[in-house]
Amino acid sequence: MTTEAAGRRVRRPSGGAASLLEVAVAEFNTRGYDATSMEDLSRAAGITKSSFYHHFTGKEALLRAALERALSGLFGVLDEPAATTGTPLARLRHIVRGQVAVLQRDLPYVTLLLRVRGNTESERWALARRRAFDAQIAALVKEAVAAGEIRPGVEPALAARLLSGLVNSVVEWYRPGRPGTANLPDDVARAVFEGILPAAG
Amino acid sequence: MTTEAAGRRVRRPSGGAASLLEVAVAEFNTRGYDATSMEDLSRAAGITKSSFYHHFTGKEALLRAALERALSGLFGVLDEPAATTGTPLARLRHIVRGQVAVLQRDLPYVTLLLRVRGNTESERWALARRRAFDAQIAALVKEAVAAGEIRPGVEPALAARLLSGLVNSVVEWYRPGRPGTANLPDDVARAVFEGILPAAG
DNA sequence: GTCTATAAATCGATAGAC
DNA sequence: GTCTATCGATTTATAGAC
Repeated sequence: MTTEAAGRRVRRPSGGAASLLEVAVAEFNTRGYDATSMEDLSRAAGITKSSFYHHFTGKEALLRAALERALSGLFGVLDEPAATTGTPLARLRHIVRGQVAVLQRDLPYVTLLLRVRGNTESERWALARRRAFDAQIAALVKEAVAAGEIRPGVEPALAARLLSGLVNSVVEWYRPGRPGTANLPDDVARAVFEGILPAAG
Repeated sequence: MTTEAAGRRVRRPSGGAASLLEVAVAEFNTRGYDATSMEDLSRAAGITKSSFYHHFTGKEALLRAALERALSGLFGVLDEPAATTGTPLARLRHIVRGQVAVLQRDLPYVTLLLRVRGNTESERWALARRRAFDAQIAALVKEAVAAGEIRPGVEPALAARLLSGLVNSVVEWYRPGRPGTANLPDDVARAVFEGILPAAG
């Protein structure tokens, strides 16, 4: 064994940078990024502040790594074949389902991304990437409306904003294994295209 | 005049507690509550930190006042006559419109409310009040589904969460006077009951 | 790769003069 | 009701031993 009984203190291996990032993102989401100190992160990871600095150059480096992971997941959806071929409406339906799926899979990372305010360079970079993502979807909504695939009277810009808002709001309550969320991507898609509370009859 | 030319320094009247609260909430929403220091608030208000403390006992007192205002606006909607009489579906439609209207009227305050994480007693109180608000709406959704007013197959708990998410997401992009938002309460209500992107035909 | 110890800056908040 | 000045705690980050 590596730790001697006569040793002055127990060494607590951290599990590597990936494991530390996971811990940090969870803390950020619980308390908020700005309210979480490096001391908080160290305590949660079971090592000291100094040890944490050995793996990441600082607090913002952690944030940056988390935001990159979230954005790479989201943009991955736009690159899938079903998101680039077919009618605008079919592509939109696929993207909505895919976005919800990514949000479920990378929940902590996407949650953090959606709460970024723009205080640092990394945050502003993430906000710009988010805007680019939303703009691609807004363009597709516009196409679908222009092609007559959407019921007349729907304003594309407003619809795109409400669409983003509805999909992203899932991070506020979804937790893995939660009852009634087995087919969440399809359920959200149905809400988008048929209504959250469609009238009977 | 009250300020002499020979005076050592210019006095800068703050405009009262209400005016200071407005300034503070705007700063909180721009930078995030935790990332905003009393120094930031003082600079934005044009007075010193000490002067700010003369009007509010501290940073959290400002937050508390703002959260109370937001919650009083939201709960006001549930007390309106049209929210307590009629069919569940009609009451829901009124509440959705009213909630969006409050969100437009008290935008900075509601924005701050929706970003609270639960780090302090005031924040936990606000979260509990939000849960109570959401629970009332969820109960009404359940009533409407049970009464057969909603198309069969809609899960009440999920629908209530998506409803809250869609409505609340408006604070992420709405700004007073923004083009295309003249009838936002009705537009959001239509999205809820008919779909954000209803298929043509 | 972990630790102790501490630097340097900033934080929320207070004392007390005018 | 404003100000200057400052306290004590906390924060991010670094130095250097093991």
